[in-house]
Amino acid sequence: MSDQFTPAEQHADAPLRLFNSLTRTVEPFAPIKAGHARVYSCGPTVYNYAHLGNLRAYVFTDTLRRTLLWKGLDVTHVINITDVGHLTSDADAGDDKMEAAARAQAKSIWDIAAHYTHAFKQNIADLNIMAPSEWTVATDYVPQMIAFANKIAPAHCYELESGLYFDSGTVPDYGALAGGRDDAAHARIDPVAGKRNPSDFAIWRKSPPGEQRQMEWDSPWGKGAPGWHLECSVMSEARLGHPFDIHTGGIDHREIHHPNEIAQNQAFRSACCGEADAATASFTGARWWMHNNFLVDRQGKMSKSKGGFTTLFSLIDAGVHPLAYRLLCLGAHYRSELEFSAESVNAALTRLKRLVMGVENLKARAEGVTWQSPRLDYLRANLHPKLAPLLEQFDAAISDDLMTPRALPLLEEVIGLKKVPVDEKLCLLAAFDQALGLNLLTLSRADLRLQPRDTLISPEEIEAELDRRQSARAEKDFALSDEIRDGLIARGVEVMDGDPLRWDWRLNLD
RNA sequence: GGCCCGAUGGCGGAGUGGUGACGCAGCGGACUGCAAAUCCGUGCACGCCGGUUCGAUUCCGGCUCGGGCCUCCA
Repeated sequence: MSDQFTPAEQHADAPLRLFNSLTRTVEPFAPIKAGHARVYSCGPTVYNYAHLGNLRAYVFTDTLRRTLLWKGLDVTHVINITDVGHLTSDADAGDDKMEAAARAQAKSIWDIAAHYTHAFKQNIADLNIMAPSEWTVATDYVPQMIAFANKIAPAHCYELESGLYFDSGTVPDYGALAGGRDDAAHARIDPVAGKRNPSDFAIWRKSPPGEQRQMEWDSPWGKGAPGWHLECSVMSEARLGHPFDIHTGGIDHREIHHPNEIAQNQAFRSACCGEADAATASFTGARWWMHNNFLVDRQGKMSKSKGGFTTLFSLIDAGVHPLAYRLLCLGAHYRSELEFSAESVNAALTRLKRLVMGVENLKARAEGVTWQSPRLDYLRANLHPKLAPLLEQFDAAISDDLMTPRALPLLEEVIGLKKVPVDEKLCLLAAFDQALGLNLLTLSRADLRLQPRDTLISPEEIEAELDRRQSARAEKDFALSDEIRDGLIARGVEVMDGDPLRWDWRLNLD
């Protein structure tokens, strides 16, 4: 569906407004290059599977991308894969997460990276998240990282035994994105000895003496690996150029990772252009910094390092279609925390089933009328008077800092409207779905009937049992027909006589 | 300990200085042999204490509770 998107040449009525973490306000959005938005999203560290909370970030990013497209902009979108440089603990001297995972699973670090990268891309595809214009992989950019570090080192870095460190005092307004630096705060961990400021961070981490790492490179500061923050500065600069339009990430990055990235970007800018510090103060590398809030449960936020998290794979194994999770995400604003529970995801699945059913009924009545690839400008000019206001409301909602929870009810409203041409409804729904990415026009209810992994009966057996039941009912042998139904229920199957689908899996979440 | 955020019906979740979206669940009806599915209809809420105001869920202060960050994290 995504490639069918036909941006309107004539822009939507509502101006696009987006929340900028730099100013902590919602601001009107205008791309630096007219008609073209450049977006960089911090991607996952591939030492483990992504959990549902991680994936919320990419549903958000995808909503942003689809909204930019809706507004008629071309979008270049880069997501990075971090396959080196993350530490397990301790400010700058701990183990690398990738190395640790490789050891734990007795595999090469490159195998670990490939395995979890593949799994992540599968999640992205399952959630109907548009593939980025480009995936950048951190280990492909090590020479560029070294060059970048070389450039900023003379004026901004100092060397310790454990590596090359960035002096956060050398850039103006360090930590402004986070709401100001906080040197008074006492760290809960022992800081690396010799750091000039508590907030200084590693640009290059030297391999410990006498230790051979699976991933290490030669550098002017010895064998080692790049610091995590360096990767994003280098890859965003390399692929999008500084400044680009929007940098996204989880809200946790607002406090450490992104301020450090900004500091590096300022240092690089200063080193390359010879600009005075004053001139770089307002330079951050990106115009907009946007952050999604967490997915939480009763225990608090989901976290890879805490373990025991829920993956999209396990949700699918339980019989929940992945797009139900997408719908769950869209039901809350991206800057609000979202509660995940069996009940909330089940509610989303039921809602999705009813939406798909509603669209299927419309399609059955449309009888081949063209409803694909609507152009917004055409729609605006030709829509039925009852539908036109709904298009405006939808546009206003997503233009208001991606307010998807206010956009969703319009789907049900369009489906339920009386005395409106069916083909026009479908055109409008197709247009809405370009922004929402729920695949409403292509999914069928049967597609949503995912077989839970632990079921002991096959669809063929179920159909056979239902045929037996139908015969019994025809002969008014209700004792037998009820017995058959009870047997199916016991094996996790819901019987639905009055429904063309005939049966569905009973979910047993939790 | 420091910094920050939140508290809306049974659950999730929008929004507003003066009739409190929407979804799920519930309830009633239609349909069904009975159910289920579906359709139609429908009840239910703004943490506590003060203040400002003609009027506060919405603004201000305090309190309580919950959460996040300060270490890796979306």
